[in-house]
Amino acid sequence: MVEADREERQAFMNIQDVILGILNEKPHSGYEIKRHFEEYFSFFFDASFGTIYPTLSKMEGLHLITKESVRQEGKPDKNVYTITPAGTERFLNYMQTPAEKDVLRSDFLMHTYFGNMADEGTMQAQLRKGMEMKQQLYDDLENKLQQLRGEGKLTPYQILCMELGLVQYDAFIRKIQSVLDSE
Amino acid sequence: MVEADREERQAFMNIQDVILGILNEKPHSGYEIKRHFEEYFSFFFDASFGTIYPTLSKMEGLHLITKESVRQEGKPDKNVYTITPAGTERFLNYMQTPAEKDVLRSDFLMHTYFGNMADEGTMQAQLRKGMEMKQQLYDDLENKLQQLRGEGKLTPYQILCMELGLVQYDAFIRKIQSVLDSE
DNA sequence: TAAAACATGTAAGTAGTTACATGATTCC
DNA sequence: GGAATCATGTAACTACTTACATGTTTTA
Repeated sequence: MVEADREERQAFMNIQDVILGILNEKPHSGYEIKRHFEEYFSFFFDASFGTIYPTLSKMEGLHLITKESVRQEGKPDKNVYTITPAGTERFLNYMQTPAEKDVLRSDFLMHTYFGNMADEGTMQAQLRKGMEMKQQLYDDLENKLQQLRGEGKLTPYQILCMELGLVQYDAFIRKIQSVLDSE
Repeated sequence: MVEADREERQAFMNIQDVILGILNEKPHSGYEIKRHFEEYFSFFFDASFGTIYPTLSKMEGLHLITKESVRQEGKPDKNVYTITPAGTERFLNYMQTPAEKDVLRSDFLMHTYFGNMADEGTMQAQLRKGMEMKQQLYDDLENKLQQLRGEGKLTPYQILCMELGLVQYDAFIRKIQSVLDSE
């Protein structure tokens, strides 16, 4: 066990472990990490620059990653971070830990739950809107999956991840649709 | 528009609106509100006593609810809160607002996403564990639905809410099962 | 007599966002 | 010239949890 592990308490699905996973594939800048979040797993994780940049500084101090300034043509300089052996060790340890319980916060389900206290027209509109939003998420995720898969950029595990998102969206949409149809 | 509305900025799925929804049905104490959270919508919302009690004090100050101390036999006194007309007005306004985007945080999907960086045995175990956990959630939610439905305690909207949870769990479980079977 | 359930509340700390601040370069 | 993209970072704030503090009553 290396030094870094003793200096840190573990929190729920620490953003540090997520960053280590991305850097374990190849070096990235903070900006690129944010784009990776948006591109690949916005449907089950996200973080802002206000979290990412301070976290990267902290992780450098813990010797989990190293920073290198890279000059670019036609773009500002960027700080590219590379994972250290201690970082890889911690990441592989994370992969062995049991996954924490998923956390869902749904304003749509909250509105639905109290549906009997609103008028029927309002609730019909809410249900239709909720379904359309999920349909949009489904379409976006499916397009992304097709595109990235075509480019050979995805591992079987990444494909499974996206497909799990798709089947859940699909089940949700069908259920709402069946309720709307029966009225 | 009443005074209270101007004193407060709206945040994502404010716990205040959730409490107003519960109190709009009938008066509750803070302790009972927490139990309601656990009993009826733990799968898409939760809050601790450390959030509930200060929020109730704040809402009393905003005249959205009123407090009454109630003596009980064989139990400590409790503070029972009742919604005011201003509170009902705000709640009905909430019901009309468009639902915010759902937020999911999944440590299971994060582990899965990086699956190619761990060994196959670890990942098999992670997938099996994730499926079992979802199966447990499915069973618990189904039992709760059957029980409460039998007691005639649920509105059609509350039933829909729980069924939406069930169909999503089911889709997830089937997908993982199909992957585990094909190996 | 100890644990569990009932009941309320506060203090300290964690995790995270939004807004601000700065600045280069490209595209329209 | 203004918006969009690239790029980094900080400060103020919000929301929330955990742990602590206190106490009663019931059940095993």
